[in-house]
Amino acid sequence: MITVTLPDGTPLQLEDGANGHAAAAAIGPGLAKAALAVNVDGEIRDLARPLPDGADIAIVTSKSGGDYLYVLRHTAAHVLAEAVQELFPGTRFGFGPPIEDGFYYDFELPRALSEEDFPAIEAAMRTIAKNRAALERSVLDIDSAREFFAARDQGYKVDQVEFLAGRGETDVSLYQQDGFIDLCQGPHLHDTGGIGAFKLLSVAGAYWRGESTNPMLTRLYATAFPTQTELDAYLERVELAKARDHRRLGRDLELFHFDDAGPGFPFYLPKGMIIVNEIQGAVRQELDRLGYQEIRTPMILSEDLWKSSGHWDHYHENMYFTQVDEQGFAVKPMNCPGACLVFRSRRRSYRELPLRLAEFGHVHRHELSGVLHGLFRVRAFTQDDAHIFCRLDQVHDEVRTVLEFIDRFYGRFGFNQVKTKLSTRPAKAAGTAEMWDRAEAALAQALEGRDYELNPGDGAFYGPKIDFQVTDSMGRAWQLGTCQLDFSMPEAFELTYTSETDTEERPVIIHRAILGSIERFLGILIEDTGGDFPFWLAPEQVRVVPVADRHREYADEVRDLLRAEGLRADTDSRAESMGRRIRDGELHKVPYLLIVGDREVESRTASVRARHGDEIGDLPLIEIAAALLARDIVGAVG
RNA sequence: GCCGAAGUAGCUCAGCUGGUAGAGCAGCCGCCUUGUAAGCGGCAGGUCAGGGGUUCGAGUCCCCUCUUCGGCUCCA
Repeated sequence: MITVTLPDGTPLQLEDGANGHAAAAAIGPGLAKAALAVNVDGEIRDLARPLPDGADIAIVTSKSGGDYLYVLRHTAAHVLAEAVQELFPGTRFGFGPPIEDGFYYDFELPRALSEEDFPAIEAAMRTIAKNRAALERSVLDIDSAREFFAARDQGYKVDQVEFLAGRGETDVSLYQQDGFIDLCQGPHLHDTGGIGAFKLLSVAGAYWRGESTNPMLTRLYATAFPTQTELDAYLERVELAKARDHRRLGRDLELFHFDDAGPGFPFYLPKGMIIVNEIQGAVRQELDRLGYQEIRTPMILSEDLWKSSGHWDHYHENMYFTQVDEQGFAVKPMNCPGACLVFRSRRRSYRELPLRLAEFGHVHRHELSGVLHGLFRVRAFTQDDAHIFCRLDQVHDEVRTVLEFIDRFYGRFGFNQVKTKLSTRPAKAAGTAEMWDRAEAALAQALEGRDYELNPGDGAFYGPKIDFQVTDSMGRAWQLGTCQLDFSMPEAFELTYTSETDTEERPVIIHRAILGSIERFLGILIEDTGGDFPFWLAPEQVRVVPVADRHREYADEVRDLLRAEGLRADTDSRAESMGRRIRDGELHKVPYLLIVGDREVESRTASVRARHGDEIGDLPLIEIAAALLARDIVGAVG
């Protein structure tokens, strides 16, 4: 007998080898009929698969929300594949899984597809759905499956059968509807009629198994929902997200610029620079509090340096090179070697440790042209970097302090959900196994008492790392900070300090960044806020709008008063209607507009309007600056 | 880098099967003097991404390059 646990916590006893069908039947005949799949410890499986002893299970039906969507989209992917098979005979099939917001299917097609082909494919899918073809599951042993797909010239399926065989599978399942039969684990709907409302979204290239050495397949992205209403709501959400696209807002709000003269190299415009300076100012405040010292190291350094640091071997394809006086130089892709040279610039005593050297380091990395993406993926960016030189026994406290830094700092930008990941030794690693063991153990120890995920093999080439992720207002996760331990570079640069007993000892380095890249952080911030920056970051915090020309002088006086209080204020005295100037203020997302006319001049006040038309009312001039700052502190600024 | 798509005024986009570019917004100049999201009129603005080709003639067709967009891969 095996025991599984149902969602309400009740245990269910079943025969050994019992599957989802049996579990559903044991609960009730109604459920047995409605059952589509079973969620086993978070994984959605076919009902025909035996359940493992001790699992948490939930029977998936059309009422199961996300799990149901998964099954529906998986089936929709098969319908898409069938449609493509009909329209393009000779197509070879890759993978076609459900994903976050929909599903895709990879094909090797006789000709290139474009969006112009979508209507025909969608029409074919609709016909298939209307026919309500049943999806029938069958099982083949590995050898028969290999033969089966080889006979149909489905090389990618053969490849996958081989892969499964290599994993020790003896049988594989297939699903068939109409004339389309696919190697597939399932689960699926009963028939193609249930796939609801669907839409093809885009066509893209994708390497087979994601390996750039493999052939490039054509990937069709699509989505499906039970009803048209839900599909429409999704499409609307996508449109809304587009309006928040930082590339668009960056241009509209005049924050930054990209030019053909420098692909991937951002230009900061005056308003963007204000935000960057505010962000860096906030970081500097914390640096001071935590005993960091700020440095700046050169942009271009000798090739020899990069050879000894290991970057030449491990990072070459991402670096830029140049000649100076017939000597080879490289543009820095990281700041660590520079920081090491600062450490080495004179003898160091144990009394100086931990030596915390911070740098807003502007680094250049040669990224593949196809990956550039606004501020999210650029070829030059500024890291809020720091290198902490310390003794091994100081690592624990230093890492704890970094954790604390991160916890308090992200909140200032409204990111309150922080996920932590520990990444260990990658395949391509510098240094000895013993170094790695010690480094990994030290980080794991510092993380004690904190929730974190393990990310094996994802460390930097010089050491393991802790990464920090936040979730934005649209539910998207972003990697920001990182904290990496390095025994390798101190060795490479032969860094030493003089100990209490007058011996020369080797320090370890903690590399850490809180925001990661200022560029990318700004991009995230733009999309998170939709351009409605918190008051302290807004490039223009207050705009004074005089009702008529005769109020201009007073408006200037109000502006000057606010500036004297340290606020970024302007007046808009253009010969435009007031409605127009208020609208412009809104479009530029100025947090506060102060309207001043006869009444305000008379009473020495201003009528305060917050973004999005929120009326605050009349405030006396002398109170405005304090009032606005106070609102910001309680987070009232939308 | 690879696959696919696109590139027309600062922005958003028209420009049919080749016959020498057009709108709205923004900008500039006037008028209006205004009470919480677009007042009115005028003017100016493009080597149609760049280069080559086909043609009597190319924004439109072909080739190459660049850039951008959507992905793959990679990462801050």
